[in-house]
Amino acid sequence: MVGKQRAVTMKDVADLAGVSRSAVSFVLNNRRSVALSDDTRDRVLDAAAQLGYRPNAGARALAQQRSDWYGLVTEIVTAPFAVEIIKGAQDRALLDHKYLLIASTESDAEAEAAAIERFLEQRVEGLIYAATWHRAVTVPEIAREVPTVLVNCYDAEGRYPAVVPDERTGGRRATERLLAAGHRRIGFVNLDPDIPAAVGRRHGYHDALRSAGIDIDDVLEISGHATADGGFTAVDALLDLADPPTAIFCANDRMAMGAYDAIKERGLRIPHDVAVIGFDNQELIAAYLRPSLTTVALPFDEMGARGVDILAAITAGQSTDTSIVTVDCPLLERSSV
Amino acid sequence: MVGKQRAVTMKDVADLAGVSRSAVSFVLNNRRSVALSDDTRDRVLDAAAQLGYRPNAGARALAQQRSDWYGLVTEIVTAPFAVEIIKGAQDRALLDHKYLLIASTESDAEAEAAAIERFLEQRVEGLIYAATWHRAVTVPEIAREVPTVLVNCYDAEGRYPAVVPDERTGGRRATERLLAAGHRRIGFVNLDPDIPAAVGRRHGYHDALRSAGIDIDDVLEISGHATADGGFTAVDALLDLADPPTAIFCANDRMAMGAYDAIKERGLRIPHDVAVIGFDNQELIAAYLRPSLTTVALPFDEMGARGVDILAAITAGQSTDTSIVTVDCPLLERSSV
DNA sequence: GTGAAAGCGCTAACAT
DNA sequence: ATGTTAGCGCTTTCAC
Repeated sequence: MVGKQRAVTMKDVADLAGVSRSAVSFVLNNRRSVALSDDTRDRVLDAAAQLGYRPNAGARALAQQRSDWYGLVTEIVTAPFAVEIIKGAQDRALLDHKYLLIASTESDAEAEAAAIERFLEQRVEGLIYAATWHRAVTVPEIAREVPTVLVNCYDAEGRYPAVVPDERTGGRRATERLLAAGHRRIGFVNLDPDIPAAVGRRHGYHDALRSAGIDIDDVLEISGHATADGGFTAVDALLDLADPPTAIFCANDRMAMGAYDAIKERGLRIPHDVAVIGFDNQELIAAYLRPSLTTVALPFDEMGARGVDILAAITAGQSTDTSIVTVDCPLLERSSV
Repeated sequence: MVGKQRAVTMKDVADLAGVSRSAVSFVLNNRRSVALSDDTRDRVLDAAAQLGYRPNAGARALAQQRSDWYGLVTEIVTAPFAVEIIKGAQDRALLDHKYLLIASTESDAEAEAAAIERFLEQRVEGLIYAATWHRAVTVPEIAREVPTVLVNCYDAEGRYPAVVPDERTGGRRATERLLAAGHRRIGFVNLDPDIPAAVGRRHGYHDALRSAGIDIDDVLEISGHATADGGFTAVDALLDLADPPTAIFCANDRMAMGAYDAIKERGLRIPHDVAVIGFDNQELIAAYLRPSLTTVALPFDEMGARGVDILAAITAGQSTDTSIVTVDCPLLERSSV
């Protein structure tokens, strides 16, 4: 690092250029409202370049009463999903020259409130409250002091706008892919049946079967622990059926990972003997399984971006409704169907 | 959100409490240098609470000429590893009441420089430049304007302090675990032999064998593409050997994932017939493989924390050396050995 | 067209 | 012990 010389300020630039500070401000911010001579303009620009002037964002924020920041609160930054939301939100925010302050809280209400408090002290212009799995959440009351949007979760009382994945269409899409491959007997390994993901994906599964004129057979539906072991056990049971499925829709990729083992241990081949489709598109699993896993992607980055869209609309005074926006879950074709 | 009433300022508190702004500042910041009567103190505190006063962090930073921020630049925020570094750094920074500004750049030099420029405009007190895989990097020159530390990477010319994993000890540890289980013929599936991870892990593998008095057999070492497929192919070759290994050390978990398939397809069992050990501890893989994978963890969170340690020391003027710090890679026992 | 001056909210040296 | 005051770096109105 170079020594800690006093930073160059706008005054230094003004002095060197032989103009007033306001002139410098106008030039540097391209304020067209005031007309300045090209000569002045050039002198200022030259002076700034020569001194290596760098604006002080904090001072500007103070003067403008506008921080250009949004705060993003999420549980466990280390969850693979949270990161995609962050990325999507960050890229979208950048378009508006807004930046993201990020706080990770281990889903501890107190830590969350503290993080939000800190954000408010930084005068963030809006708050994104993101969850790592789709569900109803309780947002700390303090969040109401600033525009807030929920991502991958929603307020049970509908007090905040929210962005969530379209689980149902995703479930339908997965099932339809299996149907398109000629399967008529399709097993479904679901998550804990109470969570929104399970409810939605199951609806989608039913939608697709119904559209295809296939009767729903309860025997083919089974819930398991949302892990590889859970998937293994569930699929093992499914394959033990008198009339076993020829294709299996696993409600998440981790369970699909277990499904692979159950299928392979019987000497069956994927997708030749049994086709498998997952949900979530957990890169690390889906892309590296052998064969690679066809799955439905959760649109985290897009949800993050949509969250910022909403925040931008609210702060611009264009929107104030708190409805829940749904984002499409695209199918990712790989080699397991 | 509640309406946009003008924020309460310190002056409001002072007026309500009937004291000067400086008195409020002293009370709220617990400045003991100036003695104030308990009465004043209480009045201020009451007034602040009553008005719901919230300090303006930006204004304070401006006045104090201290932002309390570090900037963290890293490629691809969506990489599973980057996130752990962020978490570790964030938690450590919080201890000093410092916060992290995070920028994700898709390892594009221009975007990196732009991100750093933004950080400098925010007057960050230090910079953490983190990589998602251990290697030599070229940091944008602009970073030299502020204390900078590299995490999970290093400057080829040693101009910046750096924190990297102790790959060698990690490799030794993995191999020793296999030796402890009684194996004498241990295969090694390495990464691209030129990268620091490969060099270090291989050294460790040799160290352990040598200490155990086992001759190094080149036939047992093989490099593969760092994917599940690469692991599959490599292990397949290893198992085809006339005198095949009874244990395999895979230089990363993704390759171990492929190794599992290669082993299982031959009807062999893990760890009974062939033991497997990985490296990286990619949760999603290692914990969910069947059997779960024993592996060596990359200490990302600790590296992040150490990075902040160094930054704190530099800004406190206590340190100025640019040596490379090495962090231990612990063994994580699961069920594959 | 240009520049003086009054803030933005807070801190801290200095007086009282 | 308490209050006054001069900044911190930048923006923006308004008079010239």
